[in-house]
Amino acid sequence: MVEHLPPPHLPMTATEPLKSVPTAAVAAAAAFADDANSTEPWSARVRSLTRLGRHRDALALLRDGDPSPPPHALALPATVISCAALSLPSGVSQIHALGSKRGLLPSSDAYLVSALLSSYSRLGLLPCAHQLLDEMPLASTPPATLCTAFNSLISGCALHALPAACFALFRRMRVAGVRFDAVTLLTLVPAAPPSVVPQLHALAARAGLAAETSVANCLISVYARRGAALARQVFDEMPAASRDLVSWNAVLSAHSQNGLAVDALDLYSRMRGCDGHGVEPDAVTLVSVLSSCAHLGARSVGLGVERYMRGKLPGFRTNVQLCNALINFYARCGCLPQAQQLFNEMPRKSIVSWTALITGYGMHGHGEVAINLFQTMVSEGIRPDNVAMVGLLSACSHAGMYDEGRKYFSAMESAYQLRPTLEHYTCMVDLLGRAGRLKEARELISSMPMPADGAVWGALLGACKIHKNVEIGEEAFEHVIEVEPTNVGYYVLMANIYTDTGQLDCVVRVRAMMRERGLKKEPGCSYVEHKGRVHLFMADDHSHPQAKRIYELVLKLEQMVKEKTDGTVGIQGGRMIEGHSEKTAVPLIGFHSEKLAVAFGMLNTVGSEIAVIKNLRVCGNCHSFLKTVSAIANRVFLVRDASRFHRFEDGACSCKDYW
DNA sequence: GTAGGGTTAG
Repeated sequence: MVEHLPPPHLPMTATEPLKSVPTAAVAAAAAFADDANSTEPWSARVRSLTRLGRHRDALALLRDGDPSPPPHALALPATVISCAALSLPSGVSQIHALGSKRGLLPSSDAYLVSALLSSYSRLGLLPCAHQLLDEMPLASTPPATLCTAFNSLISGCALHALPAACFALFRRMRVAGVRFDAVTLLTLVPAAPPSVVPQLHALAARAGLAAETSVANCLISVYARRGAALARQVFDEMPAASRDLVSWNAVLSAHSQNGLAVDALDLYSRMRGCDGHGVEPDAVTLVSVLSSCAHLGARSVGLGVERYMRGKLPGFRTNVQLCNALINFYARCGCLPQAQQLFNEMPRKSIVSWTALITGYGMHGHGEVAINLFQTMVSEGIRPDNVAMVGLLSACSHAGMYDEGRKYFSAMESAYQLRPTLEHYTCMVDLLGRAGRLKEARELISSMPMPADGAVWGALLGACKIHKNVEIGEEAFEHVIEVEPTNVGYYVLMANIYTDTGQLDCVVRVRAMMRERGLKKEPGCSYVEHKGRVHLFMADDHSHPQAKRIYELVLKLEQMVKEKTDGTVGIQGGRMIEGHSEKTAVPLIGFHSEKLAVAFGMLNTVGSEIAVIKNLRVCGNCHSFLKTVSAIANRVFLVRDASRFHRFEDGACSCKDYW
């Protein structure tokens, strides 16, 4: 009678009983459900147990309790849900039969119909669900019941990733003249192919449903899969007062997920201000915010989030995702000890926790620590995934651990059944290339089962820059500009290779290519946080209020560095801007932004470490400069560039000049 | 009392 589909691997309510139930309500329900002497109807107690995810208790109460017979119809929907949660299809069909016998089906009890439809769907028994829906008399069933029934089944089809079935049901609904509601859209919109979403949006608007908070929230999150613009538009068009916590979380994640970290932090500060209308951030908000802070290196905002967590969310250590986001933030903002401490304090960790920490140590050049962590993780029975392997391989690469990198790369398939992706190949090309094994890196690219992308060729090109290899560099360059013709960084790299090898005619040629293609060098910028404010510096930037003093200090330091290194570290800048006479004030050019940022830090702080975030890679001159200045001035500079952290102290850098 | 909206790691 019952046709079984393979059971779906869905999170049943049994494993996530409290997902959508507010804590206070749970406590009240728990007390109520456990009170055997309660005067409340037993059917209400069944419902409470189901809601709490105590499905066995719910069924036991039904079976062993002393319900004044016959079983009350009010308990049946909850019972069906508990049967489904316990994967008991026979229980579901028994109640189905009971409901039919009592005349509650096919359409008089909307709640039972809905519970049966969704339970059948969850259990993969879609034919049973369809049959029940087909039996409902269109003419004599209340419209609201029909709507709910369709919604239940559409949601079931969505759970099984059957978008065609969802839309077939929706069409049927419309043909039959059954009105749809917000819930219909909430199940349909996430299941829709991207091109259909705007049509559903228009339909929602015509039906007057687009203004509902839940529908708008849903549209925001679905639009967010394809960039932040449309998501932002929906959010902006909502009346400010109807934006709830979910609206803010959805629009925040739309921006943080699409790399618009600055906009995400902007939204967060609006949310905390009057625009928030009293909406308080929750763990979900903070995960997005911390992710954006990590991305930007926005230390003070992130530390503000940390304070908020410690003050208002005392149980945050048991929230694995939130802790992972905080670990990632600490690690990417140069606070490794804090990352390690939080990791130690977490009662339960996920592979993400391990990966965030492994990647963090890798970025700081602590390859050995990263490898030890990885080994501990494996010994604790956690199987590495692709992301963990990227973290490990890049840690090997930053630390120059050639043998280890090779070993783990080959272990991917043999020990962990992971097929290397483009990112793993990029790490390996980087590792081999930096180690000077350019031919081996080139051969690895030839052996790849998929075509190399810009990142892979770019890694080879970057290695050729380090080792001044024109021949392989030119080959990598040809490939890389074929795949990514507008990525300026690669042209700059090639031009720098020619500069380093004295082929100035070729430099001119590459510059001409850039001009013809309308490509401009991405401006380098660095920033330092001081007293809660961000101080941003571009190369040759004179806009900072302290610019005069900053430039004077840089120039003085350049002289000192030149003397201390016997002229091996030359002065980078110090030329006058053309057209300026000596008499006008300090319009010096030729200084990279990190020098300005560090000088600002030295002028405004005493003794403490100066943390600088930079968008591009640190150049060789600045690297030597910062090493020497750290010794001269007895200060520590922590610089995060596009690929890793450099910690300059006592005249040396943590990257051991390997970057 | 039924169907349903937001989250992390390279």
